[in-house]
Amino acid sequence: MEAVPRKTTIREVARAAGVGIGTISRVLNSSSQVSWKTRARVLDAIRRLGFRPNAQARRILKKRAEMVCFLLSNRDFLHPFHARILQGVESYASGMKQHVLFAALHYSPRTPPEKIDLPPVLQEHGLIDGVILAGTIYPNLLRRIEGIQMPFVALSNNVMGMDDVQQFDQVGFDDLNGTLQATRYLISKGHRRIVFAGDVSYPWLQRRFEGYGRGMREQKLKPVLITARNVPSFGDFGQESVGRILSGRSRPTAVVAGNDEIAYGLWRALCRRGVKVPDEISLVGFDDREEAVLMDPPLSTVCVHKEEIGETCMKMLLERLHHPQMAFSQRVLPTEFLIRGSVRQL
Amino acid sequence: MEAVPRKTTIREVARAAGVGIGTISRVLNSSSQVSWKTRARVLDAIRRLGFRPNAQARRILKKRAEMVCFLLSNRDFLHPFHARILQGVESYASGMKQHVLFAALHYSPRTPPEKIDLPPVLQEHGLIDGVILAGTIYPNLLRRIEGIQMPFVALSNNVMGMDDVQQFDQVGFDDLNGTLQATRYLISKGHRRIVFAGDVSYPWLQRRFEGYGRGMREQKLKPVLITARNVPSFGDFGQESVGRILSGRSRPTAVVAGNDEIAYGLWRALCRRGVKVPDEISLVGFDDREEAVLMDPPLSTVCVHKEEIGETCMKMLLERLHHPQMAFSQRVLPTEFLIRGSVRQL
DNA sequence: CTGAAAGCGCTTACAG
DNA sequence: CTGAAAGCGCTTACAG
Repeated sequence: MEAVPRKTTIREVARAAGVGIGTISRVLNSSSQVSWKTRARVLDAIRRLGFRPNAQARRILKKRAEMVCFLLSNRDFLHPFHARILQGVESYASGMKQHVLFAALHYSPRTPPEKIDLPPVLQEHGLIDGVILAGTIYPNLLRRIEGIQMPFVALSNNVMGMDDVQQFDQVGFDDLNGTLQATRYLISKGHRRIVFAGDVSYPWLQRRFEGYGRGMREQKLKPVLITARNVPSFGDFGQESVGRILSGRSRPTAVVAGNDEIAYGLWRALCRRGVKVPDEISLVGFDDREEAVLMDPPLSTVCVHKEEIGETCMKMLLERLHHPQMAFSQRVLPTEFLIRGSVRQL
Repeated sequence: MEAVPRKTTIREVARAAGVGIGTISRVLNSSSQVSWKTRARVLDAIRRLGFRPNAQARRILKKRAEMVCFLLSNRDFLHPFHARILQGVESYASGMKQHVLFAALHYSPRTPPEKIDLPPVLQEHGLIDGVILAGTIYPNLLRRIEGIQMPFVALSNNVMGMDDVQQFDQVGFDDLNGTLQATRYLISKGHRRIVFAGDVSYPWLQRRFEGYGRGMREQKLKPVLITARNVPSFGDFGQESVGRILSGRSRPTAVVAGNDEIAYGLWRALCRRGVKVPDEISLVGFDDREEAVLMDPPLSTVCVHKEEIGETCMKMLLERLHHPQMAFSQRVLPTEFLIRGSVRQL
């Protein structure tokens, strides 16, 4: 660990070891065979000089950056959901000797594709091999990324406005089956009057509503949607909709919330009104945010394996890079309903 | 947005525009003056061919990667705390045309420095210009990073086992003043019997305890520490210590928790025993995690400006890169006590 | 097995 | 203002 001038170059190592620069490169890449003796001399010189090869130079020849970009779009914060996906991406990437660059982007769905001001890393080329699109994805961003010929994988659950065939690689999780499981569970616990709370203008909440609806219809029960638009946050949505939930002729015994935030909003508003969870009303959420276990009682919710999603994105992107002509693939990862304390047996 | 073979090179653009490659480079870097006419021809050729310069090649000449690494050490998850710091780093970086690479590392404090297996990005050189150390930082990691001559800035709040002079750049926040403010607030609300709950074998909890102690002594009050070691999680710590808090001869009227997690643990355990917050006991936390506002009543806590910490880290690292000989600096960002509903006026 | 040379895609003095 | 050349730090055929 001696002090080492960082600019040590392969040429200096070659001189110190008394060999040609090609030989240094060969032992570095352990590609072709180098004699035992020479290799030892070279290794020794490398250690003595504290030589670390310049990655840029290698990459320019390899035509591979060995780096991908995790692009988070239209998010004010790196929320735990995406943070853990990023972590899954990094985890798989590092195993494959790939690097992960984190970048953020804010854009409007109405900007023409070619006008979207991508982060510099996507404007140059050679820096990254591909990109993982996270956050909210509108068609214009997709067009833009295709326009620069950049291989990509999209996190499909937040793709907006593309109901038809989707000609790109994507990884998602099973919204519909998540609420289906949750609804079946509620029914198995004796619940009949169950409502769904969520703003279904979001495609993912729409899918969750459909899963709930399917569960209800299986048992000849009537789905009821509590929705609203233009509410500032999901938490407020929960607080605002509680009135309508409680005011019906026959009050529901359970609520399927479109996500955990809505569930929290509901839960707090219920507390305020002195309505006890789960004694008087049962509640389930979706996402399994960290807070879910902090609630009292802990929230029963649908679990999404975030790390696995990240890993799958990275894996799929790598496959795409190695087989550019391969057919596009869509993977939907399973979701899992977690039974905790917020549902009561009737 | 025509389909463009990504391998378009500066030489092809030069040919298309009928100029030398040096001229292309000049308009790209808008460095020296190029005639109006030539510049237009070149720009046109660039657009027609969809040319995007190869970043690696430029960097190799500039001797600057324009990229830094955010290295998260010894963390199983990218928690919201570090996620928001990362976001602050990225935000400042992108404004300065720098890129941010995310990497994770797991190491033991007992591994000799030279044996620490750094992520590849730190083993090669040229890929990044510097590193921001986040997560838990032991002296051996510091030695290792110094050993490879890599400029760095450390998030100082999680630095372990270095009480003396610290010869490196660091950014932190004011643990001590945070609990000092919180304690003064409690006292101003009429509280006298206030205890501190936290495992002070962590340096940061020790500092928070000191801030609390100072606040108590200012008013000739006696600091009381509720501590324990080897508890699996901070949440469990809260649950376990509630018994000792309630069992004393004179029950305290308020608790300063070492962090929000401990506060949640306490709060839930108090709920279980039917002790109401804040009616029967007041509670304050530290960190201002997202959940703090979800509690009922919302938790009064010490706020740490995470984005600002990230921005400051990035800024300081950039200064270091531009002035390698500059004296090391330590910056401590202020913390702020947030008054919410978990404290009662006595 | 190994050296010398050509070349990756750029930037930057050096001449005009 | 601009072209031709040298060079950044590597890798990889090409010869021996």
